[in-house]
Amino acid sequence: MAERSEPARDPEAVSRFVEHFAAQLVEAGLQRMPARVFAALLASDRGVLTSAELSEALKISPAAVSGAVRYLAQVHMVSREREPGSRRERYRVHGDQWYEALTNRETVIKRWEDALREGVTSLGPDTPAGRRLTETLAFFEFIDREVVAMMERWRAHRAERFGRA
Amino acid sequence: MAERSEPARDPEAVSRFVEHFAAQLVEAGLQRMPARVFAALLASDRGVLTSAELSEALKISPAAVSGAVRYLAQVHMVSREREPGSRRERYRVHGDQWYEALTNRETVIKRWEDALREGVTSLGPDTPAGRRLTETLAFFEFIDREVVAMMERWRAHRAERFGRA
DNA sequence: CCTTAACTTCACAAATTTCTGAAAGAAGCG
DNA sequence: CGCTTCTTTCAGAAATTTGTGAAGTTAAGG
Repeated sequence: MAERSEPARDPEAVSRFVEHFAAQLVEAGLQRMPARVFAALLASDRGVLTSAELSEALKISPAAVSGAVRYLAQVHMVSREREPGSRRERYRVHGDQWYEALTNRETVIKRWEDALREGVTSLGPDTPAGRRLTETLAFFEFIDREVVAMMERWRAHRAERFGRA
Repeated sequence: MAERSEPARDPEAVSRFVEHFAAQLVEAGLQRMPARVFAALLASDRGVLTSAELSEALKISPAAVSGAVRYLAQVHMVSREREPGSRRERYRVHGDQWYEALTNRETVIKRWEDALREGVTSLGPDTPAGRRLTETLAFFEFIDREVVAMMERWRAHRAERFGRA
């Protein structure tokens, strides 16, 4: 038998990590299945798993995998790719996963900003409440700008430490 | 009748804003009642409302107010104060609300980091999965540091624009 | 084209969450 | 101290969410 270059994986240790990390994500507001699927991908060797592998590893139905993956793709936390010459779909976490996720969170903040602007207008900019909303809006606008710069710094930091673009 | 210095509030406009903004917060993962209570406080003149006022404005039972406020206080999005010489409790959003909320989110990230460190150890730092987890961990550690600096910049920015410490 | 493997959609059963009314618990005020 | 007012806790009804099996859809491979 050919020698494997990487240590063997302990499925139980993997599962323990997956469930533990997923639980933290759930606590932060992510739904259960998306959280588990995402954690499983994160803990996989290549960062890629097929639907069948996820179904097997997490003991959930293909339908559940489908739903979880649809959600994760929508918020750009995984990408889906078709294995060439096969009906198998593969789901991948990429290196930019968190960048993407944060960028997506930004669009959430945009909607908050819209709601706040509407509030300022309808309550009146010169009312006490209007002023509070204005300040809140200013905070989010500030964050928007800062996060862009921050992510650029992260890319530089990562390139230096992990040596890729 | 003495003249009021502030424009009168249109309860319907307030309610529209409250429900709309709360809906955005819910979509971002907050529970419904905490979201509505928070939005109501944000849209109030003084940033302070009593339990009874919240109950009345949102058409929910005192029990629901109690539960929502307990949660919001726990994550530092409102503070509770006792009106001196009364059994009435007052709930307040302060200017530091978002700072506090973000700081709190940081403690969530700390738990993610713990889970990741555990994963790196149990999967092995030299496995492909271990390396991916290590990079993810590095990202969060980076964010931790950056957010602290960012919030300092916000305080300066706010002081300049809104003129308070 | 037809077959078949793989994913998705849909309706529903189960589990969970949410909110309420009622009872219990604090705390001011007489 | 006990009365009264407000808040919290608790058990349960109602609504929502979640995950499944089964049928439906898509596309590869003969």
